[in-house]
Amino acid sequence: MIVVKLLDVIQDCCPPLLAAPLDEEAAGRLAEAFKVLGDPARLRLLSLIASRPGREACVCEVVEPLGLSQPTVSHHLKLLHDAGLLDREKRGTWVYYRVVPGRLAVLTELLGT
Amino acid sequence: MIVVKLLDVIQDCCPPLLAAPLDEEAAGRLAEAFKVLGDPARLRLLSLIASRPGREACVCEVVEPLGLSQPTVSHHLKLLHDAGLLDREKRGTWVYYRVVPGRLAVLTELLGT
DNA sequence: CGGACATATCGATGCTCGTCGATATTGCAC
DNA sequence: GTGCAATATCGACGAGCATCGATATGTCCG
Repeated sequence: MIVVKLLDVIQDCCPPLLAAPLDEEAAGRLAEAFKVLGDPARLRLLSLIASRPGREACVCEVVEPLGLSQPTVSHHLKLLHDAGLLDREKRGTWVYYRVVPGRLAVLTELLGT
Repeated sequence: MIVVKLLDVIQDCCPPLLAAPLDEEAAGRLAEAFKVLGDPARLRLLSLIASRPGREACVCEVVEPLGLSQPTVSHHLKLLHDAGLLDREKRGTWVYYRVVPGRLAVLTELLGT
């Protein structure tokens, strides 16, 4: 099953924000992406995982530092994964999430220099 | 009265997202900024204004293209202005909003390359 | 002054979403 | 198989917010 991530769609469909008026569809997709970043818990998750060896961490390693319940952390990780910002790999009982290199650059380019 | 804009604070306080774990305060501020961008109407406002001569527009020029009520548009413009993304200048009865150059770059740099 | 117009503010409403506890699911170890 | 540990899903609750109509504020013009 191939799942197209939000950031992949954005990469192919959206012009630079300040270059031309966005149509409703492009604006909606872009807004979705920024909404993913618009939560403190998710930003901390990203930066927390990025600072680990291999830019990866299993769920149990980030629950306590975040100070949120395990279901809530799992929820945020899912959103980050669905957006295409985190890779997900199962290793036995553990699930490791890894920062996908260069995915944030998709947004960077749309924001301009 | 000097008002410090959200993006100015972020510029001075926040490390690159993927460089080190964000503390709660920095994460909160950054999330606030992305929340401003996390709405289709505000993204369309930004791109709409940016594509006008002088990168500016008065409120009455953007209400109709957006398809939202005047109070709602005014509300979104206020949020963009409070964040530091739009300048506000009153000319008689009209109020012109202008894209502040380089403000989006504050976020760009925090997202990394 | 008084009316017309542009914009902002207010109050209300409905929806989205972050959060949690409870529970289901999966995989390992004994 | 049975029990335990890690993770995901579910249902519910509450806060936040986008939106609107009504109204206030401010400005120009005659």
